[in-house]
Amino acid sequence: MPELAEVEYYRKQWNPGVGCRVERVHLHAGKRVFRDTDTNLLTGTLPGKRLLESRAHGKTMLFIFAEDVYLTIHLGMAGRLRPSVKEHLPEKHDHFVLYTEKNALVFNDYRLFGRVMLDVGTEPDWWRNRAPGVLDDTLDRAAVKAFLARHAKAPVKAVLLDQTRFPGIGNWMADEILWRARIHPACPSGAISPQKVTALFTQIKAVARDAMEVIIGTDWSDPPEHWLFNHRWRDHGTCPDSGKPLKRATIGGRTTCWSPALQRLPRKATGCLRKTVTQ
DNA sequence: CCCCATGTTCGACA
DNA sequence: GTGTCGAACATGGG
Repeated sequence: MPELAEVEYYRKQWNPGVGCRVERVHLHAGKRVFRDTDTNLLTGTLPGKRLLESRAHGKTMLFIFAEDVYLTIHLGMAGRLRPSVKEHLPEKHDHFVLYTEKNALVFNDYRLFGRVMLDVGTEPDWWRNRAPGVLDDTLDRAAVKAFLARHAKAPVKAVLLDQTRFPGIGNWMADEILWRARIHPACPSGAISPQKVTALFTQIKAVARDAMEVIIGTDWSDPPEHWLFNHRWRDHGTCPDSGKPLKRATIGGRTTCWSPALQRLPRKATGCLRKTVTQ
């Protein structure tokens, strides 16, 4: 599930542990989520450390502990964080659990595409070198325009998924953005008109902001019915704006949904559509 | 059995 | 260097 706003939601799930000291660590050593990590470092370092705060950047979270201990968690495709009671009994896919003096902080990931990493002494490189977030003012129209120009031949859908420039944007957000901006997902980035670049920029910000409000505003709620989100996986889905049929195809390596009635390919840019999965 | 999945990475290739 | 594509990772649901 996790894209920008969902990651933020999950990050906050561990807030009950902020200020608490870790007493012990439960983990499933050898699981893929630890592929870049020495699990002995986790079990050896974290006990006794107090969780001070957490941050998120794009789809990656940083949990900051006392004495310069930094825990990085990426949720991959199916990862989740949740708080639990101090007596929490780990379930099958609870691959990483921090037991604090007050509660348990659980990382669950049945598909194991997630990642848990630890840095001691210095902040992790990914955090120190992070690009502007999609909601940062420094990611302005000019930055978006320049990035599109640099990837002029690539379909705009693929470019939006580039985490180095648009951290946190995932498959559904990219489709939502392009649908709102009325841009065909297969359109080469360099073939987008200046007006559409402006629309794209505006909708990147708007979708990110709206997602933050809707998804983490209260607890968790799916976006409202007038978003593309709710229609994209329904068979014979209907565009909530035009009432016309939605289309699905693989673009940029991912299943993509769009409204052909509203999102058209510039006539210059034909031949940019590959395999049509569903009408 | 088949296909699919809100992610990332890597190798092969044009 | 740019870009595309398919496969791989591991698991579960339809």
